[in-house]
Amino acid sequence: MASTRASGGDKRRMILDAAVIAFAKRGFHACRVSDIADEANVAYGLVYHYFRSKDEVLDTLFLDRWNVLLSVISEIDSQEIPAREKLHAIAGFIVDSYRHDPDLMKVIIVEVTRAANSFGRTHLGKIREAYALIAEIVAKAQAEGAFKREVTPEFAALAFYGAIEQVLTGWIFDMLPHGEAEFDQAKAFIVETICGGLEVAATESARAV
Amino acid sequence: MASTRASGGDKRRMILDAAVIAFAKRGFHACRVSDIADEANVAYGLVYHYFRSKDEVLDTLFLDRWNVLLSVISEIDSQEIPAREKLHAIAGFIVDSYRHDPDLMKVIIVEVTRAANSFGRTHLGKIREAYALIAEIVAKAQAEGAFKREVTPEFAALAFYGAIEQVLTGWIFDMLPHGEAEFDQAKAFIVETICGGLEVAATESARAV
DNA sequence: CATAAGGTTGACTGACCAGTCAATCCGAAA
DNA sequence: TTTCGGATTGACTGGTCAGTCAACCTTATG
Repeated sequence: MASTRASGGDKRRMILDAAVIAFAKRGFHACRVSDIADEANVAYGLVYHYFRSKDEVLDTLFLDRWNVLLSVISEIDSQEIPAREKLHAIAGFIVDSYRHDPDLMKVIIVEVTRAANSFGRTHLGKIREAYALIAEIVAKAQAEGAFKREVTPEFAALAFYGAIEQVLTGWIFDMLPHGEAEFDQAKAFIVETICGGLEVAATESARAV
Repeated sequence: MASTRASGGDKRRMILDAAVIAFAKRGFHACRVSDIADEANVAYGLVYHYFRSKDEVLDTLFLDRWNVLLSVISEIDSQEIPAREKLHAIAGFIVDSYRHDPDLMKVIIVEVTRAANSFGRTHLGKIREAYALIAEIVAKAQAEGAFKREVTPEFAALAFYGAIEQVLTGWIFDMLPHGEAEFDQAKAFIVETICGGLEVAATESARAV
């Protein structure tokens, strides 16, 4: 009954899309609700018809996307492939998410994931779930003997995710060159750094048990 | 002439120390200038006697500490030690900074370094300097043959610094256990992950040139 | 002791903006 | 056509806070 009305759910979507642009442009705090409404070509009050508050708009943007990420990671983990390829697939998904919608990823990273103090606090649990899934991949690889045991899985997950986020942040703030070539290169670099390490394979690596 | 007056420059220091506590507790945006004044046991207006604005207080906290970091990195780089030890020393300095004054590091990371959108934008240049110094260490190690050439120095620097910051963030938001043991362990983990990699030293690593 | 200069005080102002709400619009069903 | 209910509008309110400023205090020096 609602979907037949052309403008029904459409406006909600328009507001979300406009919020992505507005938040990306000015940042969540500096962005006024009227900026969102203007960007969506919609009256101020309509934002409050679809969302309880400005916060809820950001909540929605984050949760919709993060839930996709979580299910993608689970799906990747269930495949019968080496751990390195699993990590490559995860890095690939995140990098492609940025390639496909840089503004949305900018908002999620800058305003939620990296803003655990102000806003992301609410979502710490969700964010943790991602770390936990990645840690599990590492733990399994260690059990199979593919990964070393010197670093705990929880820690490895942090380092892996941290490296990805830092690269995206580099793109977001123009500290790193953009471009199709860089995107695929980044996936390979992240995995190579975390899995293979920076050092040349040295013979004295045998000194470790 | 100013330092003989016991309360002269003291108050400025008291305000900065109070700001660290206030910013750490409530976050920069949620923290009112009156919170800083209360925490410092000082009148509201005095904050504006020593600082032009609320922003300048945070600026000062960040720049004072970041400049120390930059000179420490330069100093470490000038030593004649292997790249892995240089990176260990850098990670060690940052971890020890957190151990010594967790609130200050929380403010710097959460409100500046990881808030490149709202506040850190002003300091992007300074932040970049740190990346550049680390990248140089990696580049030298590659030239000497100690590090592989598969990953660019700029990228390696990003991954290294990103891993450190992610670990501190884990501590800041209680996603990771604290404690003296964890601090030293973290230094080793970071360096081991980035330099040595997660994978066991495999024989087929010879397939790379 | 008088005076000047800078340190210190906190009430006040002006701007800003999230969220409310009463009025209006519009499509569908009777 | 009428009526109903959800969609849409945007002026308005209430509260919050950064920053100002005129008055007051403290110390040093002649």
